[in-house]
Amino acid sequence: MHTIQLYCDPMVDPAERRAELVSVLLRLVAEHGLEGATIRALADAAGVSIGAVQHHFRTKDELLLSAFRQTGADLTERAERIGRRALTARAAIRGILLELLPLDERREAELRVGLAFAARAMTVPALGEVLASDLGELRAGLAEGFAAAKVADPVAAATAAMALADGLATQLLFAGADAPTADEAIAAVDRHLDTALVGRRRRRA
Amino acid sequence: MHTIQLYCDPMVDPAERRAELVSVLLRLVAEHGLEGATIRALADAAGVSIGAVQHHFRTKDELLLSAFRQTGADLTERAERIGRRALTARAAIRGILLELLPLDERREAELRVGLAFAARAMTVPALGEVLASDLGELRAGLAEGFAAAKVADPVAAATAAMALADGLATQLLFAGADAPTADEAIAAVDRHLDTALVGRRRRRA
DNA sequence: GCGCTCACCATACAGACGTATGGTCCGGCG
DNA sequence: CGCCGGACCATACGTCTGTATGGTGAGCGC
Repeated sequence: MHTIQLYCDPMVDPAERRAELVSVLLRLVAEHGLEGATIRALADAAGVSIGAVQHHFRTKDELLLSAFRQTGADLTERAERIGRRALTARAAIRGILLELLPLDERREAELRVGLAFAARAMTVPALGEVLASDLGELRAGLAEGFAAAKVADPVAAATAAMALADGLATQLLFAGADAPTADEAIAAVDRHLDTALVGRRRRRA
Repeated sequence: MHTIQLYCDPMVDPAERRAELVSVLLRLVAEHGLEGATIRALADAAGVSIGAVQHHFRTKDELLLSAFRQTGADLTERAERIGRRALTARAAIRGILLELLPLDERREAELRVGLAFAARAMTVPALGEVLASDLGELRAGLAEGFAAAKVADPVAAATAAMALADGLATQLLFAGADAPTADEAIAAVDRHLDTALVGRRRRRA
């Protein structure tokens, strides 16, 4: 199992190497869960040796933390771009919410990775903090949209909207008996936005 | 580490023993995740030997499957009881939805177990099927309530409602920055029911 | 009393895991 | 030219995992 090594390949700087390893790792997690994301499997899939992985990430915890941060950063960045490019507040919110649904392979993979990390985050405080802050950023992004749409309580609206999308995502991921189709999930999001984005009427407590 | 054994204890029949082991296992999963749920840890926590666990569950997969089925059955049973006892359709739906939120220690533990199993269910088809059918039963129970409330599309309403509760649960579980409090989550559920349970107006496609 | 079975035990085993160690090869600096 | 550090390698180590194996004592039918 000797690996051909391109010594001091000038094309690859350390940060890029780390990013590549993280990206391969995330693919492994998406396919086989965190159980399948061993250092050996990562080395194999990336075509490098165990030592190479160790060289770039001192411990596995550091590796996992980097990978998890990466997913959060990716999602946040995409949400911001969607928010910036959208023509209306509703389109921005809708775009961000649909990003949470497994509507194509990429989004499904990200969802699987997210779920795997969420499970781990329950027992690893460091990951829990990252997840909490990721959720916070997502909520903030959505709240911005709801605020632009002049909704009375933008944060509450964002909380509810992302909760709905998140829950729909798990139902799509584990489709069974009369589980919703992708179109029905999108319709559910649209229906929610219909009621959430009209001038919110005041109700009695 | 010799364990005192009560030979042929007449109080304990095999099924009861299995149930007890499953219950101890679920506590382990809730506390330490599936990574902490090893056969040795289970044997220790239950005060029996490794062999005893093996005697009641041939493999670990069988053990995990039993445990997972147990959680699903528990939730379904509770949902049904809540549905039966509720005075109004709205109360039934609300009660089931609140059962999905981590409002006390028991419900938080069940949620942690559910999340851990969901992550595993992504890579283990047998668990995935159980999860899918559990989600289906939950949806059916809720749909019954929505049907009783004369909602136009009970299944869609159930899908959306459980999605919302599920998403709120994860936000409560990983509370961060401006995450919702338990009260706010309940308020979000109530708000959702307010709009979901009024005579649904027809919208254009 | 004698097997039989059931429930349970202690221990052993092979494999996989994360990590540590020592080496090799390269570009670049003095 | 010598050497130094970075990138990478092969391998070894100890631990932990699920599982297999053989044994032991209690109750019970005969």
